[in-house]
Amino acid sequence: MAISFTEENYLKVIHRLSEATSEDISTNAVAELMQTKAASVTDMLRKLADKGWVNYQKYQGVRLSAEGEKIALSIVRKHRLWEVFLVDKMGFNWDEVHEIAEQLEHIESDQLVNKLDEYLGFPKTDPHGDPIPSKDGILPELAYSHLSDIKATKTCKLMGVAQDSAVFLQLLTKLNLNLGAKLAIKEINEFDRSIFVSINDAAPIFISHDVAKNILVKILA
Amino acid sequence: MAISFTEENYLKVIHRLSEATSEDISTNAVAELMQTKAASVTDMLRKLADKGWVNYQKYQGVRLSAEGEKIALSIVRKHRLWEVFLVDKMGFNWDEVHEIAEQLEHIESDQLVNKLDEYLGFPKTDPHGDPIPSKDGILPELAYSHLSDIKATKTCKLMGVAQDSAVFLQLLTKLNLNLGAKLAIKEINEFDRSIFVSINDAAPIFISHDVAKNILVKILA
DNA sequence: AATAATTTTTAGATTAACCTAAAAATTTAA
DNA sequence: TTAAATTTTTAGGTTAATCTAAAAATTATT
Repeated sequence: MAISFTEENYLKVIHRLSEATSEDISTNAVAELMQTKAASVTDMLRKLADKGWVNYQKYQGVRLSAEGEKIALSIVRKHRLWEVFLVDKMGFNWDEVHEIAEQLEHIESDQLVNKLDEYLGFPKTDPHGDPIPSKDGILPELAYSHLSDIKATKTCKLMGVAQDSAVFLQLLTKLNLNLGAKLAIKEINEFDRSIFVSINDAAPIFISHDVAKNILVKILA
Repeated sequence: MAISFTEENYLKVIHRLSEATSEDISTNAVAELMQTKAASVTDMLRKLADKGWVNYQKYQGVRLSAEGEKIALSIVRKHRLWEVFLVDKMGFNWDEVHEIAEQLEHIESDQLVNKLDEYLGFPKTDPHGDPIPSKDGILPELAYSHLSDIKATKTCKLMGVAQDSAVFLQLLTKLNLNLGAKLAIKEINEFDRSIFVSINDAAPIFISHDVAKNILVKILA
């Protein structure tokens, strides 16, 4: 069945919200991410339900159907593969690719996506450490921890970020916090939950709790 | 000023029609290429004129303004660069890329286009032999001849095609008529204007006038 | 449990891009 | 040069996606 860019974006947003919870997704939550009004969302949810892509009962929230999930994953796959292309082949920085990938994710051609995947060497993750769904719609669970949840004196490795905004990524770059960076937590301040941390064995610096919340790590020791 | 995909497609179509003539372009001609009705075209032409991208007087036809020309050329540039990408990097055949490039040409990012250009080695033409407009909107005139206009016993080289349809390009491929192929015209039949021609020194075969009309060649001898 | 606050939906409009049918202008041809 | 044919425009509607304002349902609070 034909699908519009807008419908694709709604499915993508519902998918993203569903990753964080097992509850049904509220109209308002969708409205916020779609940068639109709740009334518009209600209209669209009824339409998506008619098409069989979501399960929706009014006032009860929404969740993706199996088919909706499949569509959402194919968009995520395209988005992340294009991000790899933009960074690895076009030479963009990781903070520059999100907006462009938002456009490229709507290009319709299974053949192209799979050739691109091959051309890029079947990458497992995008430039922000997010896993790339496979051709048949399987998205590997990564299960990394948020830096803000790690106890003091632990050492860990930066595996991904929980936010793609340019300002956030630029800050990380400035702090030398790239994918793969080694983080040795020296101390956590009770007052503001800021973290005193050594990056790649350099002299320790302070990182705010807000930043730490959005950094995903694997614990090394 | 913001521009929609539809508006971009109208400008592209008007540009294409303008290449073939110095006259103003008729509403019907635009309607045919846009696969829509004349009434819809009238609406859109008024809108494009309001935005300053075309000069349009009702009943007098339309032509691109300087600014409209600039936009159209940037779309053509993107379309052709993406076609090169699809053939050279993704391994598509020349008859498979038009539809995908129709989508990719609307991706908005000057930075991406210029990086892509560089990545592809600043190609001069697309996989069909069409010239690629430069960053500053200069489209080199190629001035090749139509095979149908060449006299018998001349030899020439296939430099491009005047049509991108998959069926046409697949036929050429089947006949071994690729970019750069050598064509030795043995005879032209008065009856149906079909051409008896040797391709790359192989045994001569017949080519219909309809096919010959859409083949662009450079005369060698 | 009743009321207040919040969330969600409905009702009624708006805009972009399209449509059909009819009217008006232009072009062609007798 | 007038009538016929064609082209183009206007008038009035449709659909997708949005909006605001008001009504209805749900959730939270006393």
